[in-house]
Amino acid sequence: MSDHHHDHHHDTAALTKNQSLVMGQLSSANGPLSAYTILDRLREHGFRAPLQVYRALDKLVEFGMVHRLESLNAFVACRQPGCDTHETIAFTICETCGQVAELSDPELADHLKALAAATGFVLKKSTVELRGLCRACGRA
Amino acid sequence: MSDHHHDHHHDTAALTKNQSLVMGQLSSANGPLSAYTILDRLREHGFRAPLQVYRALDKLVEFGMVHRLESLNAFVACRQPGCDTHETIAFTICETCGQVAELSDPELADHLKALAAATGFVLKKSTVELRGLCRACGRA
DNA sequence: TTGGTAATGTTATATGATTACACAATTGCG
DNA sequence: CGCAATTGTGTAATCATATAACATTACCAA
Ligand SMILES: [Zn+2]
Ligand SMILES: [Zn+2]
Ligand SMILES: [Zn+2]
Ligand SMILES: [Zn+2]
Repeated sequence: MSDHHHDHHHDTAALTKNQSLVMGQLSSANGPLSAYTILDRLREHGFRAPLQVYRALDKLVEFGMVHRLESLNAFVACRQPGCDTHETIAFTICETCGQVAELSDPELADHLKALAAATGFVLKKSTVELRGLCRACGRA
Repeated sequence: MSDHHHDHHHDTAALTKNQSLVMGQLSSANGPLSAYTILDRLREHGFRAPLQVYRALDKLVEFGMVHRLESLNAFVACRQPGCDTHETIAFTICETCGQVAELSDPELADHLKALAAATGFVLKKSTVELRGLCRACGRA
């Protein structure tokens, strides 16, 4: 490997056209988007088929620029600087306004790992999605 | 039948025909099943449409007898006695054999609640799904 | 009996994701 | 450069998951 930074730090310039378009939609959205919503919004840019979106999403997730929310079947742009340095991320998802926030907590990672290890389970990837009310909606 | 007790403790006798059939499939399976897999297995018992499965599943989840695994879009019978007394449950899902185990840990519940509360988030429901290798598969 | 509630049956449709195949662009190397 | 390997793209078809809409039936209680 040469010394240019292709390892796990991807800036937008390195993205392909389709990846940039999908990333643009997610970045400018103020919440998670489904793959088909992204598709609809990119039809005017020439997108015609789901696969164009899913292929871009696969890469963006691989690059750590986008997260998939399992409980919503949707995708959200990463907004946590240095997100890729933390193994475990938790998401809060507001059931009223749809806002998603990322939480990172090394102790949580350790806790989950220990909890799993107690049963002999080797932890590879954690999905932690917390549903409830965000600060703004909770005050109502 | 004169003695009906529909509190929040549901035994199989209280289930309707369709609910019993769906519960039977999940109980006898050794892992999670998708709604459509359940449908296929119940066609010989007269099931014809997805809704028959989904409606039963909704109730069984409501009763706490079945859990939905968000990251698999599948359902699994609860095997943890007294599961309903614990607010937060984590699942381990083996990526090799598909086996699912339930973990309950009051500390984890507290930890998540505190983590969320630190950002003003009111936690209603937690989804914690841990992917990796179970003890048996990890030894390989 | 009569009316309300819960459960069921059926069809169609909405939503989410992948398979299969053809082709173009890019990269890496002799 | 010439060529092959890899990666990205386009398109159609299909599979998989979930719900909407509406009619009917079973059950329980006033
Ligand atoms: Zn992130
Ligand atoms: Zn909110
Ligand atoms: Zn349980
Ligand atoms: Zn296993």
